[in-house]
Amino acid sequence: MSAEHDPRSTRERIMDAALNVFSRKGYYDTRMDEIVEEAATSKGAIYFHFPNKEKLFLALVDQFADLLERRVKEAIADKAGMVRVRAAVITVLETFGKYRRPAKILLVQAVGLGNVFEKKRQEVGERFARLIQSYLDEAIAAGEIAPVDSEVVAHAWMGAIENVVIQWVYTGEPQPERILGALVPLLLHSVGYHEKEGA
Amino acid sequence: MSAEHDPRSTRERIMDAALNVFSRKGYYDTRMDEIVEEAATSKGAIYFHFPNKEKLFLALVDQFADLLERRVKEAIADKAGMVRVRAAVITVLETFGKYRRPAKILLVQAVGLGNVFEKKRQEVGERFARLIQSYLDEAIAAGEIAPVDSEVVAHAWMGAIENVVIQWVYTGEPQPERILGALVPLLLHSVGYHEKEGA
Amino acid sequence: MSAEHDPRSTRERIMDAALNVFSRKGYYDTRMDEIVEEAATSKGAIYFHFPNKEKLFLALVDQFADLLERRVKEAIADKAGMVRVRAAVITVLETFGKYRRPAKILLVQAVGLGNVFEKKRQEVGERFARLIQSYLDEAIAAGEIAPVDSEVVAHAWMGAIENVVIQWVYTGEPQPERILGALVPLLLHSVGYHEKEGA
Amino acid sequence: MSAEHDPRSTRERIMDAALNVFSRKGYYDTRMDEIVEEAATSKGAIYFHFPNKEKLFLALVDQFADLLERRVKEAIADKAGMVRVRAAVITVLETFGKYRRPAKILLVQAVGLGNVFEKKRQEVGERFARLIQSYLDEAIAAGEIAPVDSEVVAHAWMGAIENVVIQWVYTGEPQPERILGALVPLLLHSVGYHEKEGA
DNA sequence: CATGAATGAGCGTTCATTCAT
DNA sequence: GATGAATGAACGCTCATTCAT
Repeated sequence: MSAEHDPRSTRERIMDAALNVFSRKGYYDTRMDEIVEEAATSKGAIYFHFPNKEKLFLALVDQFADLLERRVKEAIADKAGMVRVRAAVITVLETFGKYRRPAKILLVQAVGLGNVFEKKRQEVGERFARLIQSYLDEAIAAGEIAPVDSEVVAHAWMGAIENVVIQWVYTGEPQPERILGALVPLLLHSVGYHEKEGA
Repeated sequence: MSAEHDPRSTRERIMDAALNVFSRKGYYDTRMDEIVEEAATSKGAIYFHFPNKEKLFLALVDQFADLLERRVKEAIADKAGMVRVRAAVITVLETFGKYRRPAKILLVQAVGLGNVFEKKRQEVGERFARLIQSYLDEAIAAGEIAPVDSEVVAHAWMGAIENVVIQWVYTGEPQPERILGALVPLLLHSVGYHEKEGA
Repeated sequence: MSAEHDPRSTRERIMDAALNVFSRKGYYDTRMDEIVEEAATSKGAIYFHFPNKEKLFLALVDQFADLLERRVKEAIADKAGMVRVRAAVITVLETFGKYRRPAKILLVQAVGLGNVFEKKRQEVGERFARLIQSYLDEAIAAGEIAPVDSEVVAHAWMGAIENVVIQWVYTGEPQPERILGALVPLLLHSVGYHEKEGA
Repeated sequence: MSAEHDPRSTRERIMDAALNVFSRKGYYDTRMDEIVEEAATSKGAIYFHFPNKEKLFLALVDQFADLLERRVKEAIADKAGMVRVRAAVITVLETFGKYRRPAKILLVQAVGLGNVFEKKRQEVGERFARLIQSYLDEAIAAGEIAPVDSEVVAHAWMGAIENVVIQWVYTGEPQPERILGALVPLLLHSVGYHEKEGA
């Protein structure tokens, strides 16, 4: 009746719709029917493209985690040491800032969903924590910063980033630029690294 | 079957049981019947003491948030400046470490439950963030540390603490002492504060 | 805490309270707890005086049916023929008019409650229908009115009376005097009886 | 188990089944599961076609009230004055006589269900009372009968009809022909109208 | 590929009734 | 006689998932 000439494929429409509804209502408060309506499709179409609700949700999580990882890897491609660490942190923050709804899904809606989702959450969290950790370890090895418990630091940084972003996702404050300005130095200082004023 | 002479009141047994089951399975995967069994009581008894599942869950969240706040306030009672900030952080970490199940409920199970729970989560999060923020502001005013965006810092710290604790809650690693040893200096350094080596 | 010196016995307070709540909300929408509160007593007290909810309700029905029958019998004690019929009809109408809440219970709330209550309803209905029918039969035998199917007439009259009273119970209109003025001649005319203008 | 090739639509089967069970057991004593079984369908199918138990019941009430009104209007189409009044009364009686189960639902099961249903009951009752009343008023205006309080008369007639029909619905007595033979003259006489013997 | 009526296991909640004090 | 915390069977309703068309 409408959406007849929507250029997106059915699968894309479903994922977009699911992203919208999940990020707005959370996993459990989202009904498959709502996604059907938002995507202007049918129940059967969703189940043709995704085996079930859970997998549809996880597809969104994975999609965004992949994007995030790709961006980080691009950003640090030609860098090393603490410059690289700094670039990674900034990229994560910028990407969250640019994609508010996926960020909400990854950081909020994917939590507390019961043991089914916990593995995925652990996995995604670890994925980025290990990335950060490995960069930190290299910076330590290079003597740029003093030795620290890089595993704890990586998780702490991820938590710090996530929490500030969550705050922004919900309230719109503090805005991305302010986050970037305050959080990046904070994290770097925490491991004793002081970027040159001129940077 | 047993528990006939359980000295705890029915209400206490229900809250204990709910804490166990909720922290193990999460809010949505917990069935009222499981709590009934764990508490060795009846469905009616639960609904006599709590209006519904949601309020029962929130009662646990509030109970632990209250405990946490009480402990922090006790711990910082006679302190000032960065010593006070440090005491607050340590107390939060120690309390989480001591109460693993309530910590899991507060930090994990209360997240992503849909908009009904978000307000509560925001509220509890803000409660502690503001506490930290006010202590930081005093330390800045006293000249102990350089000016920082204390709001962002407070949320960042809360996130860092939470994420490391969540990691521990799930995997048992890193253990509380290690967390304390690594995280406290990290946070303090992040604002440019360096405790004396002898402390 | 209150009602400490209520002169009515507990049993009376319970029946009054039950009458109020049942007539206001109907049988199924009335909770025992509401009666407890309205009667300022306890759950146990109600179950001490009445075996269960159903019997409490039926006690009210019977109480009012008894009152109605007593009044009718008093009113027709020294009368005969159509004068007696007329007196009976008027008494029923007057009594309904005087006791609005019991009337509502008898005529409305006791209907449609399922088969448990149907027997009672049949019984009460028959009780008065037969009374009217016997008076009518006597009037026929006395030659005051032409022969009619007195059983049908009795039920029709009861229905007519009930429906008009129900209307009044809900809307307050038509008021008792108007009902009396319009309904009594209507019923008497229906069997060909015309009271003298001077009466 | 069977009914696999039942030609009726699911919705029709549900309404038929609901009519059977509701008329047999009453609203509150009817379980949704009983309707499911009687309709040889599933719980979900009922809730796909009707929002809830209440609305399903009211759909039956409305369906029969509509049928009744349609029949009455057909029957009086080409008539006027007391002939029309008589035709309306007869049609109501005949329709009740022909549809025993819907009649029981409308006249008995829809009563005393609490305030949710009262509005509907008032509405349906008024609908027919006003119809009768308007026909009576015309007969009065035409000088066929003497002036009467037509509102009271209409409600009285409806009550008379209903009560006699209820009696029949429950006991099978008096049978429709006897009702028709006794009740129609009774009602007409009540307003002073005497049909010609030859009719 | 898409549709949407149908399925049914499962759950939160209610509330009349009981009984130890 | 009175109390009210406790009981537990029962029920309406939800919603992810399926499948004939």
